[in-house]
Amino acid sequence: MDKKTIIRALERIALLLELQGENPFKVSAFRKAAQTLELDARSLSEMDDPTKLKGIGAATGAVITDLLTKGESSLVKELEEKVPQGLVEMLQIPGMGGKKIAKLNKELGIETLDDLRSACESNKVQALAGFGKKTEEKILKELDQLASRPDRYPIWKLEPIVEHIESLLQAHQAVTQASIAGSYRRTKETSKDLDFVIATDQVEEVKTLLKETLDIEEMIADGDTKMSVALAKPERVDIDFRFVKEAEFVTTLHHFTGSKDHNIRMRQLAKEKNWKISEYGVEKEDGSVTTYQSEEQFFADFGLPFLPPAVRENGQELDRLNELTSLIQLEDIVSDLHMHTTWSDGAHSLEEMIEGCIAKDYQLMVITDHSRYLRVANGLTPERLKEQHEKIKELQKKYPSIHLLSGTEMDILPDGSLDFEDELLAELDFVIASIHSSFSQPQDKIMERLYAAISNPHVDMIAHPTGRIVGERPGYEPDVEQLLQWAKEFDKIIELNANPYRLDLAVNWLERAQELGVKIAINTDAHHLDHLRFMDIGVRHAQKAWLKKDLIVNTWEPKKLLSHLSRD
DNA sequence: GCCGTTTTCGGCCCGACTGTTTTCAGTCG
Repeated sequence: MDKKTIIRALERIALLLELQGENPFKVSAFRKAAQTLELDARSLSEMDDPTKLKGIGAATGAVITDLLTKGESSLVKELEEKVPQGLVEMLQIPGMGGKKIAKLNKELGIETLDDLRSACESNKVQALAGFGKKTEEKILKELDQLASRPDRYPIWKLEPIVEHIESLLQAHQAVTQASIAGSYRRTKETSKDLDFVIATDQVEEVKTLLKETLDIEEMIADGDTKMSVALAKPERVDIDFRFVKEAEFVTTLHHFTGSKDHNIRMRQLAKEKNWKISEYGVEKEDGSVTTYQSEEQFFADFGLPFLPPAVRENGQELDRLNELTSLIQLEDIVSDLHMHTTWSDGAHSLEEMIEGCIAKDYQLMVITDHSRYLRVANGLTPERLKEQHEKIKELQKKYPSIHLLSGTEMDILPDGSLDFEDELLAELDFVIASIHSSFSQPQDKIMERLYAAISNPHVDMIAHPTGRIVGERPGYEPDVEQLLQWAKEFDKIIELNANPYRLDLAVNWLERAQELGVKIAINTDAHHLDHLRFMDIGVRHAQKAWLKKDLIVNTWEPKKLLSHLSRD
C-alpha cells in the first residue's frame, strides 16, 4: 500500500460525499486529510502512525487503517455502490455543485448526462424548488459545450491574451493600477481561467472599455465589483475582472493571486493575532482596517519576508521562509547559454543577439545554433560552425563587456550517434546535446541516445530534456530519474528550457534534480530577440521548485562557469 | 468530520454574484 492510493481514496470519498449533497465541512475534512498526507514529505513506511497526524481523526483514520490492513476501504466501496458514476461528470457543468446534483438525483432519478439533458428538455428541472427556467436553459447550453471545451489552457496560449489586456488597462486613464492575478501570476504551467485586479474609481468606464475591446462570447457575471466573461477569441477562456479602490489594490491582488491554500494559511496567521484578512484589507484587533502600498508591506505587517507569487502554492511556503534568501531571482541571472541566430533558424544576427544580451546586463552568453542534421532549421555543417567560431572571436573584440562563447545545439541522432565528431566538439566552448527527432522510439532506445550524449566528455548540457510542449505533447518520455542520475554521475548540466512552450523540465523533476544536486541552467533558447524575456518565466518556473541560486550555473560569475566548463 | 492553553459545541477563510427568492441558498474562487 502506497501513500498515493490512500490519498486517492480519501479524495474519492470527498467527491462522492459532495455528490450526495453532504455537509461541505465534512467533505473538506476528507480533502484535508488527503492533503495532510500529500504535504507530508515522508513516505508511508517512514511514519509511525499516519492516523495520528493533525487533521486525521476517527473517520479518516478508519479509511487509512482499512486500506493498510485489508487493501481496500469499506467506505469507498459503500459510496461507490450508492453514488451513480454519471454524477461525477456533472460537476464540470459551471454552476452545478454537490447540492444541486444530489437534488437532481434524488428528486428526478437523474444518473447520467443524458438523463439530465432529457429532464431539462421536458422541463422537469425547472419545476424543482431552487431551480428555474434560467437554470434549465443554462444547463442545456453548458451540456452542448462540455465536450468541446478544454479545462485548462497552457501558459503560452494565455500569455498573449494577458499581455494584450494588461496593456489595454494600463493605457486607460481611469485605471490607476492593474495586474494579472490567479494561477497565471503564480506561473502555473496551465490555468483554468484568468483573473485581473483593477484599481479604479470609474468602474463603468473600465467595464465599457473591456466590453467594447474584447471579443466576448458570453457575459457570465456583471456586478459592481466583478465582471466575468467568456472570451470568444483567440481562446474561449473565462476571464474574471475585479474592480477595487486604489487603497485596496494590494490586498485584493494578494487575495486573488492565491493560492487558496496560501490564503488559508495567511488567514490562520491573522487569526492568531486577532486580525482578519479580506480582499479589502487587514482588520486589526481594534476594528481599524490597514491597507498597503505593496505586497512587501503586506507581508512585512505579518513579520514575513516577501513571498514571490510562484511559491504561494500549497501553504507550506510559510514553513520554508529560511529558504527564501537562497531562492533563485531574476536579478541573479548573469548569462544565457542557449540561443539561435540567422546562421540557423534564429531571426536575428549574431550582433543583434549580442546587443540584446548586453541590454540584459549579462556577463556571458553562448551562441548555440543547430547542427547539420536539423535541415529544416538550416543546421550548421562543421565548416560553417568553424566559420561562425572565427566570426564570434572577432566580435569578442568589438564587445569586450560580455564573454562570448561559441557553442552548438547538436542533435542526438535517431541511431544514438552524435551529429559532430569529438574533434570538432573539443574546439567549442560549450556543447549542448538535444533530441529533435524520432520521439516515438521505445524508452530504452531514447535512453540509449541520451546516454551517448551525456557520457560524451565534450557534451556540457542536455537541453529540453523531455521534449514536451506544455498542454500539447508529452515529448519523447525519457526515464527522467535515470537521466538525472547520469547527470550527477558525469557532472553534466541539465537545462530548464524557459520557453513557455516547453518549461522543460517540469517542476517535480526540478525538485528531484535539486535533491540530487544536479547542476541546472535556465536558458531561453531564444530564436528571436524578444524571446530573451523568457528568462523571467523560466526563473519563476524554477521558483516553483524552490531552486537555490547556487545550483543554477547561469547565476555563476563567468570565471567560475568557465573553470567548470574547462575542467577536463 | 475535525479541532480545542479562552471552547467537547460551534466554528471551519471570506465575500461576490446569480437565480431563485421576498431574505437567501448554492456556487465559485
